[in-house]
Amino acid sequence: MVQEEPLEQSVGFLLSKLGFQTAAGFTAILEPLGIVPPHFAVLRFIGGAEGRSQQVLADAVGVPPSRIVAFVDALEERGLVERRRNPSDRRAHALYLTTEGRRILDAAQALANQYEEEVCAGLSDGERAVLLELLQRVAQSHEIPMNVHPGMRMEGPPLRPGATPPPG
Amino acid sequence: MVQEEPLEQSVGFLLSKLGFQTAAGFTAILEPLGIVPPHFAVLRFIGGAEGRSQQVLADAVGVPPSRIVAFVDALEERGLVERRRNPSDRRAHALYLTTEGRRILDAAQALANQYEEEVCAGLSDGERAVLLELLQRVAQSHEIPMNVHPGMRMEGPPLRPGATPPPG
DNA sequence: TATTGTTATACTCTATAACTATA
DNA sequence: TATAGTTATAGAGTATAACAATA
Repeated sequence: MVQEEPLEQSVGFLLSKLGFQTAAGFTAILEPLGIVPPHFAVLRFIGGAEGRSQQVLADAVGVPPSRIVAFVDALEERGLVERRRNPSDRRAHALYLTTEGRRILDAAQALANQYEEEVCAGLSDGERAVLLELLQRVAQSHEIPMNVHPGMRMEGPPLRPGATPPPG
Repeated sequence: MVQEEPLEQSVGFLLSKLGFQTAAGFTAILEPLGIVPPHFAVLRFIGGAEGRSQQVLADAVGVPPSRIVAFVDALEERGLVERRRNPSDRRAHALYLTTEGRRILDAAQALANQYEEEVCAGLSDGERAVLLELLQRVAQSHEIPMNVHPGMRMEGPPLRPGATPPPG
């Protein structure tokens, strides 16, 4: 007879459930800015170093180039991002933020910081630090690429058996 | 100037990311049984108390009745679940597990327990208990219905401002 | 008239692969 | 011949609402 724990006693279930809710909440909090989380990821990428190509962006966030097109299209139509021709390789588009794009990126980052406080509202500062460290440990123990959200790369490695912890 | 933390320093980002990966990993681990997580939820519900209707199931897991039909169809075709007519209300279907359905439910529960170990493999027993408690606290601080996964009820309350903690 | 279950429909999201223009 | 970007297409998953049988 297999033991049936209540679901709320399971780290895996809680991670999955809270992950969905956190993602949904973050989507909601960004809504007044007229962007969704993948747009935020794209803005962050461009803001981190302007002039890079869509290919590099696609590799960085782990989505197919065909999806990048739609994201950049939307941001360009809203005047947040510019595609400029790269003189040394005219196949590639160099990506830049507009002034408005920088403003929206900053606003989105402020909302993200605010949302982080809301998510952690039930915890003391010490508990919050402990939770952060434990979550980092869980992530690290499964050799997951940093700074990439699997919602942007569903083909990525799931949290699965066979994920050998990095040596050392 | 808004401060830009690395994403891995954010509880919200880590919850969202680990939640996606955990859900994907659990889907993968169930695959040999030929079921997906919502099927597991349905089997658990029926196994918990047989004879209840699809309506009650729909309310319990928080999905529209039209989706329940497809889930129960699939499980019935595989011979894991039976629909029986309820003599006292012939509109309703009373749901039962077959012997094979019970067997698959037990096997799935065993895999779920095993997966829980894998997710927590990088933690000591003490750390694991602390993580569980902190995740429960985060969930509780946002008055989230227990035992329901938002992946089954996307219309449900996201982790958002306005989610007043329960009084007391 | 209301409710259980079912079906039909329409919408969103996505990956794949074909295509173009440059290299 | 290969690569950056784009477009076309087809598939999966979903909610909504119309529907049939029963109450």
